This record gives sequence, structure tokens and C-alpha cells, in this order.
Amino acid sequence: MTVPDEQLLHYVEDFGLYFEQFGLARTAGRMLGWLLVCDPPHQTMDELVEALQVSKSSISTMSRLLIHIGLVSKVSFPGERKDYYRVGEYAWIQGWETKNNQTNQMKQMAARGLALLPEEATERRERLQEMYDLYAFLEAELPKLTQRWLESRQKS
Amino acid sequence: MTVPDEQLLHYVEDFGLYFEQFGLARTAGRMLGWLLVCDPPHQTMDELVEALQVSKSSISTMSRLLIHIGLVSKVSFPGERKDYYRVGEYAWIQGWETKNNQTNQMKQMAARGLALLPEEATERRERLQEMYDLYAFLEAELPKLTQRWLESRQKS
DNA sequence: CTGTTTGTTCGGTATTGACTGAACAAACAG
DNA sequence: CTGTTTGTTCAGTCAATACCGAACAAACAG
Repeated sequence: MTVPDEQLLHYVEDFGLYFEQFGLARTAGRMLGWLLVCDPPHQTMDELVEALQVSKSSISTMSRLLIHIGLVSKVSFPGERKDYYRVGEYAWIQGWETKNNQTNQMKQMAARGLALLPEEATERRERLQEMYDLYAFLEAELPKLTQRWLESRQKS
Repeated sequence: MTVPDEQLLHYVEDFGLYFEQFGLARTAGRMLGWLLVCDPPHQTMDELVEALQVSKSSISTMSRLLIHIGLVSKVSFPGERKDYYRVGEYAWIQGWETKNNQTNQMKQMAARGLALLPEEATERRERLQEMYDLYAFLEAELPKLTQRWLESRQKS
């Protein structure tokens, strides 16, 4: 990108705003958005600072975060001192898997509640039981979906 | 509940903390947690204020929110002036469905990006295409899962 | 060893938003 | 009409945190 594309930058901003909904810092969302559309796909810290107009320290912190949650990868090249960042190869399925772990946590949350209620209070247990059953179902089924997706990709 | 159960209150607090992760206000999470374990299942504003030690205004605001997103229902009784709140009958499947809508938004986000990139930049489009494909897949498959769940419940 | 390049860490600031209390509105009872 | 009960709205406060700039550390080049 020699001349920064107005529309692309606006898109990247929206990306940041959208991911803010999920508790991700806006800058992290911006980074992810930029790394999805930039040319070339790998970018240095300085390039990100320039493109997104944020501080070096933000990029440093957010790249560490994004790498930790599996959305971004660090890349290096022989003879190059700089680090490069790009969207992780398995970024999206990784993000999806992270979400799936939440179903397990929800199930556990329900179980904890049930353990606190007396056995005989059946009517009172129904609400938590309903919660437990749904998330147990999802916990069993979602990995199958992921599996199907991965297999369908492998063939092509 | 005549005597407030120490363990239950602690559980409710954890519930609030957990749902904070998803961008829900802590008080909303507390409310939901309390409504899951309270006896009876329907509670007035005053009871919620007493149990959760929060202000009336918070309950007012948060109950409106929780009703809006389908997790809580308002209940009334003949001859009673007070409103009662309880966890919605379809609370969890509703919450799950809300999550599923996000897959559609993610797909759209990818589509918007693709529309900004030139047709011939195939290598550059790959990243967004990958994102698009996964969320299109999920958008198609998740409703089937929901359907299966609802059907399995109907029989019992 | 001296410079520079590259990246991290940390203290301070500014913004956001959750929560409260008080004022207000609406519905009802006597 | 006057009181009370019930719930909402709004201005103000407080805490959390995203972000920045500057100081720092580490690796390398000359």
C-alpha cells in the first residue's frame, strides 16, 4: 500500500469497533482488520503504527495479546531484524474453538449451582438443569461441527 | 429464602463476574444468577434489591436489558401491583441464538472487506475468503443444531 | 566500545460506563 | 382530593482500562 486507501482505513476502523463488542481492545481489532487486508500480508510494528495511527506501545501490547489468543502469528525473515505480524493461519477456527470452550464453562456454572441446591428441591432445580442440559448438548455437538469443517477443508 | 444462604450469594457473585466477560453488566449477571436459584422463581424489584444489595435504579435498568435480550421475563399476578421477574422459559436457547447471529455479522464483515479488494488480487483475498467461508459454514449449520435440540426437548 | 535499531515496560492521563440517590411520573387506595 | 406504592429517568460519582510517551533493555553494526 503506497497510498493509504480511504475506504480500507474506514473498514479497519469498523473492524475495531465491531470487535470491541467482544471485549477486545479497539486497537487489537484494528490490528486484526488491517492484517486482513494489507499488502503484503505481513507487517512490521512501524508499518502498523503508521497505518493505524496508534502508539508503538499499543502495538506491542496488543500483538502479544493477539498472538496469545491465536489470532495473529509472528513471522521473521533471514537477515531481517524486524519482527513481522500476520493473521494466524488457523485464526478463525481458533477463535471459534475459544468460543466453544465457553459452553464447557457454562455447563460447569450450572453444575456448581445444582450442587448448592438440595436434591429434593426438584422444582427449584429445573432452571439450572435446563441450562446444564443445553450446554452439555452443545459441548458434545460443537466439536463434531469443527471436525466436519476441518475435513472439508483438507480435501480441497 | 428466609435466611440468605452464604454459599448461594457467593455463587451469584461469581455468576455476575463470569457474565461480565461477555460484556454484560455485573449487576445483570448477578440478577440472572439469583433468578436461577431463588425461591420462589419469581422475584420483585425489592426482593432483588435486598438480595443483591444494589440500587433500585440498577434493577430497573438491568431488568429492562435482560428482558430485551430475552433472558428474563416479567410476570404479574391478579390483585398484585408489583411486577415480578423470572428467568425466561427459553432463556438459554435464546442466548445461544443471539450468539449465532454473530456468525452472520462476521460473514458480512468479511464480505464487506472482499468488496473493497480488487478481483484480481487473489492472494490478498485469501485471508478474508477463509474468514467468510468458515462463518458461512457455521451460519448454515448452527440453526440445524438448534433445531435438533428443540426437537429432542419436545418429545420428553 | 559507541551508535543505532528494535521492542518492552511503566507511570500518567483521559475516556468510558456501571452504579447510586434523588427527583419525577403513574397508578392506585382511602 | 390526598397519601402511598411502584417503577423510571437523570445528573453526578467512582472505578476500570485503553492509550500514550518516555524511559529502559537487548541485540546488533560499525
